[in-house]
Amino acid sequence: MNDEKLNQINEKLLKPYNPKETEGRIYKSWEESGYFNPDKLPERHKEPFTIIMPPPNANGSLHAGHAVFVTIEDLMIRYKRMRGYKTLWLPGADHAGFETQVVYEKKLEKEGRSRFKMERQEIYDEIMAFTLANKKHMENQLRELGASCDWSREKFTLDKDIIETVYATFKKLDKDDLLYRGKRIINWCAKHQTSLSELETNAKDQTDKLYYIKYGPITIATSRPETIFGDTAIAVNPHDKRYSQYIGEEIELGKLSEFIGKSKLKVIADEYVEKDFGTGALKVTPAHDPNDFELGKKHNLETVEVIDKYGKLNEKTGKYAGMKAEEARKVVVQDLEEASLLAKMENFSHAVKVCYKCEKTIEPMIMPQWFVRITPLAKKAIEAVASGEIKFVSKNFEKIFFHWMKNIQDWNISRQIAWGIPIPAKICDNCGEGFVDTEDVIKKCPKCGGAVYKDTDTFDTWFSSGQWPFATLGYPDGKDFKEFYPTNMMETGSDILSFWVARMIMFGLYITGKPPFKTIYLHGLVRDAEKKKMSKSKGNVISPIEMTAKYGTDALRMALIVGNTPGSDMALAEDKIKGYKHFANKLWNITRFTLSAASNFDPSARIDIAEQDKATLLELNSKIEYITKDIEEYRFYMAGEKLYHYIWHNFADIIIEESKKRLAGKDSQDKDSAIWTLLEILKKSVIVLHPFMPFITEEIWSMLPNNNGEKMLIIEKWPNK
RNA sequence: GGGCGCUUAGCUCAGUGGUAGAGCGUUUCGUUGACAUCGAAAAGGUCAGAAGUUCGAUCCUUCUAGCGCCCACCA
Repeated sequence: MNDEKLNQINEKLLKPYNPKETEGRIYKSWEESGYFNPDKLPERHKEPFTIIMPPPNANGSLHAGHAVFVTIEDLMIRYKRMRGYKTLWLPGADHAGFETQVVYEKKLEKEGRSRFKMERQEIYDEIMAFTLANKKHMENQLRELGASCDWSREKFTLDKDIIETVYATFKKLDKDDLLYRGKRIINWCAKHQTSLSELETNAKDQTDKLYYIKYGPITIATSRPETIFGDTAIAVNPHDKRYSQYIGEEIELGKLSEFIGKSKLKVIADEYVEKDFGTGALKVTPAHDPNDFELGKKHNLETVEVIDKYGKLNEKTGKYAGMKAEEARKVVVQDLEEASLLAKMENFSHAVKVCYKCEKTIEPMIMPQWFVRITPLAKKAIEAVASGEIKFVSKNFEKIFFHWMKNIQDWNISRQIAWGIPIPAKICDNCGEGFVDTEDVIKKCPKCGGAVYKDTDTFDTWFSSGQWPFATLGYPDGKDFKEFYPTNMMETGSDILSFWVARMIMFGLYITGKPPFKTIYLHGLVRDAEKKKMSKSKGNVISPIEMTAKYGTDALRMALIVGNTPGSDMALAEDKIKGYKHFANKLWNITRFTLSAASNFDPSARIDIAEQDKATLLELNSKIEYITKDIEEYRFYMAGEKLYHYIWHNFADIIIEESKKRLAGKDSQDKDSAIWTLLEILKKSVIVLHPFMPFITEEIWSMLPNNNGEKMLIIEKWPNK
């Protein structure tokens, strides 16, 4: 090392560790080295190790959850890279269909605009510009967090080749009879004007009124009197003696006829009806209730739609037409009461489906939509997990996964929003049939010859992101697909197990015949110090980018690793991050001490190692062995804590303290041995700590006299022991 | 309603069939040379409750209580 460089190092070490000055420079040097790209790694890196990054939504800043996945995945990638694997961490960005559209609609609202007054293309273009700007922003934030991913392979969910893959899958599903366009009852959000999958609705407990209404001789109980105009039957339990005389008959409705617009209703019997609830009799409104819809199908009932897509009563309801459902309910009840048709009213609590975004009540509606028959795909996914082909790091997620997969229902994949991948299909104007048309060749309805128009719906975002692992790698012919698929690890939040992970498994197996990944690591939610959910409205959000600026990325990363066990939620307090900033500084001072002790020391000289030092190194090696085992077995929280403890309380508190006497002593052989040992421990500590705290370790590495010819730490070999 | 978990030091959490661990916090002491973003020391737990298996249970089994999450079509 020349004098100039030594002087630089000394000057740098005299000040406390400065992450701000260091991190950008180090990240740039990594990018320039090319080592993020598996193809540019040195010769020894042969066996692939692949993680496909869960693409963050390109609609805002990164939050603490993103920081967790970056930290854990980067840790695994850096560890495997040092172990000599040909590591690929493929980054991406998600257009996030409905999610982004909702974010953008809020922005429009603030500006006093509305998407319903805009042309389709206009809103699409605006959201595209918004998303691309955010995407760039998001990529820079990933860099700030130290993500050692291969930017040259980055993918966006709206890239042309991704869309082609998605279309090919759509076509294959159609060909295999796993796709249908069905007029089924779907979850409709009147605010967002789109249908939603089962997963995109939440159940909300609430107390409502249960109304008892006289349908001629039978009194029924209902929570939705405003839909009586759509009633096409009354249902009772077949074993209910109270009503057995009416089963199969049409009963006279008396005064109620004026409301319903018909004088009689058929009474059907079905086991679904609970004898003990309400009066044991219910009105059947197949067009506006999922259960009634099923009953209607089973008993061949007519469906009468009385609520439109804005949630208002339609022309079939006479004087109530144009009223919102909730408003109409009050008026109808009042009118029923005046007509002495309301037997009684009582409170009852039940679960209501609401939109997971706006929490408005879901309006069940009958609409033609594209559905995937998912059960056959689910079956294969269950087998892959049951056989151990795909493993969960936390076994309990396996149980949750099975439970969900065994109860899975057909999947509505069409959304009535502009932002997303357009569904490549034609719809007949005349008969309403839909036809998959990825090549855009259908000009007339193949069924009735009627005119067709292009489907205006877009795909559920999870339909496309469910194909992410093989789509990003260039299925079916891409070089990367052949080399890196199946990938090794899927690491993501446990909250999207069913949204995303399950779908990737199903599609991966269906399209490629192989599971998309071998191991699944799910992390929990990051909560605040009181274990409360972070939310902007509560003001308890910890922004990773702010933390990085304040305490350094390495400190943030350590705080996110230690105490974070796979699958359970973690608490994150700012003080914890601060604590690891202190740790970074401690390591910095250890370096200062060691290097100043070694300033006139030639590490390549032959040295007789003292027995005491041999024992110390043996202990270090054994520690590293345990830490390596922890990492291999995904106990990162444990490995991080052990490293912290070793470096601070063994290396600094004991080894360095005890070395002081020897360094001041006159036995030069013993002194050399002590210095050599300090350097050796520092070197190994920095290597093993690198996946956790990449920036400071790379920086220290560059200053070590024993750094193996100044190669970068990022590709340094992991110690064997 | 069904499923999956959790309950260990003030807080956040590890952990093991053989008389309990970490980090943070608290208290006391310590500052002339790596570091006050520091060092030394200390206090603090009948491991939710009950029963069972065992020579022995915080750990295995059952029950009870509280909490959390996921799923779900009693209107």
